[in-house]
Amino acid sequence: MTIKDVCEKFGITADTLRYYEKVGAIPKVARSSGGIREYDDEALNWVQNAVCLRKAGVSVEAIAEYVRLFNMGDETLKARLDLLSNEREELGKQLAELTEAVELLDWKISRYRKAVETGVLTWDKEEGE
Amino acid sequence: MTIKDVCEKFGITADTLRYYEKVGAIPKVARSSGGIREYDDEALNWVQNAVCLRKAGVSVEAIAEYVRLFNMGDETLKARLDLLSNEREELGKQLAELTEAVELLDWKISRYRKAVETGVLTWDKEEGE
DNA sequence: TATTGACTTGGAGCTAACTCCATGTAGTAC
DNA sequence: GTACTACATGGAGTTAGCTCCAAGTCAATA
Repeated sequence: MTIKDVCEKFGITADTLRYYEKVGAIPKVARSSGGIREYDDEALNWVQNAVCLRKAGVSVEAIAEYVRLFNMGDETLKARLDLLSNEREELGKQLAELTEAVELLDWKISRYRKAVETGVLTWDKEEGE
Repeated sequence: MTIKDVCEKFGITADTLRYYEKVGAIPKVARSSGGIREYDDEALNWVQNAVCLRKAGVSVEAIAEYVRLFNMGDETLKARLDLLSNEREELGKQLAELTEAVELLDWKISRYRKAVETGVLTWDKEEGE
């Protein structure tokens, strides 16, 4: 697979993909004789991993650290587990904050829907709701 | 309430709070005769709003736009509803991506726990799991 | 063989959201 | 009155994560 295919598959730019490789968020990608990147299934998995974690807000640095440990072999199993556990914990917090914001917005939106109907915006809880 | 109190209450810095005010993510805060910020309950609500939304990843610009519309009065009810609905939709997407990443991490973590026990890291689904 | 287009590289540039700093002032403690 | 502290301001600096650019290479096509 070429870099263009991978970009389309994951909805990111070629620059981003090269950037991830440069900073180690994905391992070095194999090149053709002409120096062109060739992504195989394993490479795609690494891209998938990076993209998924980035979308959730995990830092490029943390992802790169995981890749680095991975490349060091079995001695780093425990270190990788710790890293993943820490990131998981962060995502748990993030999930809670996101949920809180969603609740805030949903409540405001319900008020605004009523306000657009009635012309009056009120923040008081009403009877029967 | 002084700026310091508000910082402690919400776990942010005074610089951040002044920054939010400067860019309009919260309305102008009243000052004492000496020019010191005095946060009343309404001001606190605005801070709460900004902090909550920021933690969920809503941009300072979007928050400021909401404040701007709010200050323009009832003509902007519909515009505010639209803005909030858009942000709500974004948060919904973010929630889905976050959930996906959490699932990825949880699965990896389960593999790594096993690997740390057995010394062997495997990505295959096992029988009876 | 000349042109075209997709790729390569290193490095500069950009944006959002803070974060820090220099300088100044109001209010209190001695 | 002087020192100290907590605040004020405008503006510069920082960081993460891209994003863009110039210059060059390679393969395929006219």
